[in-house]
Amino acid sequence: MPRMTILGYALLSLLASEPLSGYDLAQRMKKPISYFWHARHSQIYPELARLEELGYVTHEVIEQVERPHKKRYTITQAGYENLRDWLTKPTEIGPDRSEIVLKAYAIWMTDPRKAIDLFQAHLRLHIERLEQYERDYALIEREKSSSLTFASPLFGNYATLRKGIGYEREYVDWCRWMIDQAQAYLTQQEVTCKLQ
Amino acid sequence: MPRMTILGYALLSLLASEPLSGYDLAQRMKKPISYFWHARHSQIYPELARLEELGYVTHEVIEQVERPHKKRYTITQAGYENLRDWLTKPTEIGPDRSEIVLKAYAIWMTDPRKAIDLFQAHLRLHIERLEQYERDYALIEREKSSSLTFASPLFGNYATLRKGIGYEREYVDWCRWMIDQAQAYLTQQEVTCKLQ
DNA sequence: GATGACATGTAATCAGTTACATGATTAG
DNA sequence: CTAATCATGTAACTGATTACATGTCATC
Repeated sequence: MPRMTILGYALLSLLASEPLSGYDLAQRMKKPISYFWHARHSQIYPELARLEELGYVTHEVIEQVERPHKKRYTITQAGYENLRDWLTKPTEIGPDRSEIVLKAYAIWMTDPRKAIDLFQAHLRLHIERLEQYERDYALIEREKSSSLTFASPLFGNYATLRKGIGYEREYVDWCRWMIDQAQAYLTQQEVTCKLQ
Repeated sequence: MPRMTILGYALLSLLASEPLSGYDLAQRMKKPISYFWHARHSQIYPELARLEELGYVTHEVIEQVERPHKKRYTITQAGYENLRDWLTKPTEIGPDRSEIVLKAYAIWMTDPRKAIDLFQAHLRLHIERLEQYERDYALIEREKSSSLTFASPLFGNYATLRKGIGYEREYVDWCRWMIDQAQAYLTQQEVTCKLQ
C-alpha cells in the first residue's frame, strides 16, 4: 500500500474546494499552488492513482464533444479527514536551497561589475513576480473582501498570496542591498585610485 | 564524464576559502551553507570524488594520532575558474516548496484553535533560528567589521546571514499574521454568539 | 556499558524533472 | 501548415534522504 506524500496533500487541498481533473490540477500547480508548492503533470497523474488506491479520491470519466475525455476527481470523506488531520500536525522548517544565495556566498571572488549585472537581472525577476502577486492580491481584496475570513476557502489564496508578497519583497530588498554593496566597493576603489 | 551540479559548486565555494575534509564540509552544510544550501555526508563524499575526477579538487591523506585519517581536499586552479564562471551566470528563481504555506492554503477547514497551536509552534522555530542568525550577525559585525567589504571571503557569510535574517523575519511576521487572523475569527464568532 | 564526536564510505529508496508518446481541436 | 490548448499517460534519469556499515577515542 502506498503512503501519503506532501504532494498528495497538496492535491487533496485543491480538491477540497472543488472537483478537478489531473489537467486542472497541473494548471494550478504550474504556477506553484498559490505560490508555495508546485508539481508537473507527470508527477500528478500517478499521484492521483495512488490517492485513489488509498480511497482518498474517486473519479468519473467525463466525455466531451470536440475535446478529449477527462477524469473528474472528487475528494472522499476519508480523504477530507486525512487532510484535516495532517493540516494541524506540527510542521518543521523544511530545508531551503537558493542558488542565488549560494552564489552570494562566493561572489567575493568575482568582478563586482559582473556581480551587479547578476543581481540586477535576478532583481528584475523578483520584481516581476512581486507585481504579479500584488495585482492578484488587490484583485481578491477588492472583489472578495467579505469572504476573506479564516473559515472561507478563499482565505487560503489570501494567506499564501500574503506570504508570496512578503517573500518577494524580502528578495527585492536583499538584491538591492547586494547591488549597493558591490557598488560601494567600486566607488571605494575609485577613490583609492585617485588618491594615489 | 560527470557534469557539474549545484552541490558541486557549493563544495567548491567552501573550498575556495580553505582546504577541508569531507567531514568538515558535511559539518558546514548541516546547518545549511551559510543558511541556504545543505547536504548530508552521503551526498558529499561521492560528489567530492566526482569533483576530483573532473580535476576541480585534489586531496591528500592526513594521518592523525588517536583520530581516524582524513582526506584534505584543496580546490585547483581549474576548479576556481569553473566556480568563478558559474557565479556570474544568470540565475533563475528556483522552485520553492513550503509545507507550512501549503497548510495555510487549506487551513480554513480546521478548528481555528488548532490552527493557532500549529502556527504558534512553527513561529517558535522561526524565532529560534532568527535569534541564532542575529547572534552570528552581531558577532561578525563586531569582530570583523573591517573585512566585511565585498571582495573579502567573509563577505559571503555576511551576505547570506543578512538573507537568512530577512527570510526568518518575514516568516515570523507571517506566522503572527496567521495567528491574528485565526484569533480575529474566534472573537468574531464569540460576539455573534452573544448577540443571539 | 552507552553515548557522542571524529571519520569515511555504500545501498536502497523516494521525489522530482525531462523527455517520450498520442491525439483532437482551434487560431493564426 | 504550424503552434497552442486541451487531455492523459509512461520511461529514464537525477538529486536527495534514509539506512546500512565500520572503527577509534573520550566522556558520562
